[in-house]
Parts: sequence; structure tokens; C-alpha cells
Amino acid sequence: MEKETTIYEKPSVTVDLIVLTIEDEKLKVLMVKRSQEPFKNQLALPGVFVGISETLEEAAKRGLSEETKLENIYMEQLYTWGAINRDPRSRIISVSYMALVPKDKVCPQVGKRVSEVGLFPVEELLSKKEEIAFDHGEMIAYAVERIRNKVEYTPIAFEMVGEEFTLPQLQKVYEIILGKPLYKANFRKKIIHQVEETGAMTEGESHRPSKIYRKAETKRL
Amino acid sequence: MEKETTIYEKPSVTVDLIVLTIEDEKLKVLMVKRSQEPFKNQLALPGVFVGISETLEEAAKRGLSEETKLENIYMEQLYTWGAINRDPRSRIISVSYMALVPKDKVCPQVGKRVSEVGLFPVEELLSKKEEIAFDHGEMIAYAVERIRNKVEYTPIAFEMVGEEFTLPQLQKVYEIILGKPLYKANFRKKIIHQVEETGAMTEGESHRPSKIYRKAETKRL
DNA sequence: ATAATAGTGTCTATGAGACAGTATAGC
DNA sequence: GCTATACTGTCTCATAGACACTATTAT
Repeated sequence: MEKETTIYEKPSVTVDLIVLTIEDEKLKVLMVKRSQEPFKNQLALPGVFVGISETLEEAAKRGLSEETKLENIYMEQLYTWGAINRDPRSRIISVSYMALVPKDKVCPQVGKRVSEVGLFPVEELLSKKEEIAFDHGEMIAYAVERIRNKVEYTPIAFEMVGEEFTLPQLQKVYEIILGKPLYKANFRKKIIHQVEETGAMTEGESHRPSKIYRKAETKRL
Repeated sequence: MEKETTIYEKPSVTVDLIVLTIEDEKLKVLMVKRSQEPFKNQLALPGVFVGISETLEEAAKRGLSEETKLENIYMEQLYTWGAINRDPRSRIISVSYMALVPKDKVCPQVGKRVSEVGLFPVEELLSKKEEIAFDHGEMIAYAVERIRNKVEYTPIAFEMVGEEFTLPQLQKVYEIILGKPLYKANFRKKIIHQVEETGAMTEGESHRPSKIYRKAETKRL
């Protein structure tokens, strides 16, 4: 069918954000408590309508800065959700983006807008998906699966630690994402080629200090 | 920002299809020759507007059946393209879907609609992306990268052979997708757990016959 | 010295890659 | 027999997993 610009009834388009971080040794996601129907008082992902003159990326970044003060963050498009009744009000297609942030960077602005914003543990949320607004439970599940896969073969976990980190810290991030413990010897062998020493060490802990590393921007393998 | 159903100016939403198959030992993609501006007489991917009461999947399947007689086909959502001027006429966001078909199933309907439809070698198209309409060159490149990655760790290649096949045939498919020759001994070791013998053999060729297999629907390793 | 955590050496099993060999059809 | 392709055996090397060992801080 040839595309034409005839005016039919159009779906609306939004971007929904799955902002993941690690806090208290748990993978958490940024959520907003809805102040209006539908799904009043339930948790939802932050999201915005896509403006007529902004790209999807731009809309996603705008959504991010409206709920938090986050900028310069890893962000990746995940999937586009198009079920007819995913929003009971009207036909809305939503493009989901996953953002990863080191926990120290997050400061859930209690938005200029209404509602409460906060970090919630992914694991608990996924065990009660029904209580989450719209199809946002599925979106979170999708994001978690994506990051679990991707952490195995890309340096994506670096996005969840600060500029400088120790290998035990980084290993914790891997373990939390994967949900299982790793052998440190093996972990180090795998990761060592992707980092470089800063020269500094941790101090003041009552045990052996550890070297502080940064991500090596040099060639992958 | 709380989402509201206020009426702003909305982008339109389309689905574009990257239908891949193998013909003449080449990876090919289904394309349509545009009969109108913009990009008149250039090649474009088949696509349709997403109706107000159909899901993205449904729109994709409708697009598929309008250009071809394809049904029951492997299909997967790829990526959503949202650059502001990707369509010079108006703001159109496009969700791309990749479909894989065994070559014998394709019969590019010279659509009830206008334009010529046909299979074109991916490699040649990618070397002259500028000549392809819209951002469809990028979409094709994205799809090719996806299938190349995915063929390594999923049984996706089975979607491009018929129900029954020999291992040399299947190996050819892998080689074409990956763009490099494979050692047959290694290929067989890797694939043998995913197939089961039909009992039949090829006949009438002037060399040793080969066993005919089908995909094993049993457990993945 | 002890507790606690950082960091290393090494064995084994598995799988990818490379290559040489054997098997079976038509002619 | 020969040619052509199907199929198999096996060596090597890189990598993942498991585990035991050594190192260095504060107290």
C-alpha cells in the first residue's frame, strides 16, 4: 500500500522510561505514583508524549530531565508497545527506553509536576505486576531481561558505577544484575582487559585495600 | 509530566517491513519501486500506516499480505525510527519489523496496488544507500546486523529453509547470512542437536546422497 | 595474631576452529 | 576406476567455571 498523508484517525505516541540503578544492593527502577485516573495511586513509569518536532531520543531525554536531574546518561531504545487497549483512555503507542545510572547521580526530583517519584526494587515489582499501571510491568520485565543479556557481552555495567571504582564494586554490580554470585578470580580475568588502574587505592577499611580502576577507553580486546 | 489526552499535533505512525530471504545464494530483501514523489522511482521498503484499531503486529502482517501472499512467517520487531525529517512530507514515526521467509514461499505479488515489487540483493543495496528512499537503507543495515548476530545464538536460520532440508543446505544459509564459509565438521557438531532425521535422503545427484532433516521441536540443549 | 577482604595460580571441562580422513552416489 | 559431494575423527587453542592459595590492611 502506498503511503499517503490522508488524514485518518491517528494513534498518539509516547515515550516511557525505564530508569535503572542500584541501591542497597538491589536493582531498582524509577517510578511515579499516579495522581489521576486511570490507575490512580498506582505506580507507573515516567513518560511523555512525543512532540511533533522532537525526535524520540529528544522526547526521552526530556522525560528524564522532567522527573530527575539526569543528564549525560546511557540510554537505549528497547521496544515499542502497540496493544490496542494498553491505555484505557485512547490509542497510545509507546516507545520504551532504558536508561542506566550510577546510584549517586539519581535525585528523584519531586517533580515540578505533581506526583511522588521514587526508586523501587525491580524484583518486588515484578512479583506483583498487576499492581503496576498500564503495561509498565511488562516493560520493566523486558528491560531487566535486556540488561541481563547485555551485561554478559557488552560493557554496559560500567554505566552503573561511577567514573572510578574497585573491581569488587564492579563485581557486585554484575552480581546484582545477574542475580547470582560470581567467582572473583574468573570475574577479574574477564574484566581486567576493559579497565585501567588509576594508581589510587581505597583507604581506611579494616582489611586489604583495593585498587581503583577506571574504564579503559582503549580498544575492546 | 503527567500524560493527558489533550489534542496536540500528533506524529503519524507507520510500520515498515524488512522481508529477508535467500535467492541465488544471496541474501535479498523485498522492495517496492515508488511510483510517486517523494523518492519517485526509487526503491523503498513496503510499509503501511498503523490503523487506530490494529496493533503494530497486525499492521505489520497486513503490510506483508498486501505486497506478497505471505502468512505464518517469522516476524520480529526491530527498531523505531523517529528522526524529524525522515519523511519529507510530514512527521512520521516508523516501527520496523523484520520478516524471514524461505525463498520458495515468496511470490512478490505485483500488488493490487501500483508499483513493482521485487527481491534485491542486500549487499548491493547497502553499497548505495543514498539511492534508497527515506531512511530505509539504514533500516536494512540494522536488520542485516540483527540477523547476523542472532543467527549465532538462536535457531533463526531455520526460518529461511523449508520444513525439510539437508545439513549442507542449512549450512549454505548460515554462510550466506554470515558472509563467510564455515567448516562443515564444526557446523554439523553445532547444529546436530537442533535437528532430527526424517529418514529420507536426497536422490538423483551424482554424488553421495545426504540425509534430510527437520527442525527438532524438542528441548534446546 | 586475627578478622576481613583483595587479589593470584592453576586444574578441568567445554566449545570453536582447523584440517585430514572416510563414505557413497552417478558416471 | 573417477569425480563430486556427504559425513566423521581428532588435534589444538581459547575460554568459563571451580577452587585453593597468598597478600595487606585495621584492630
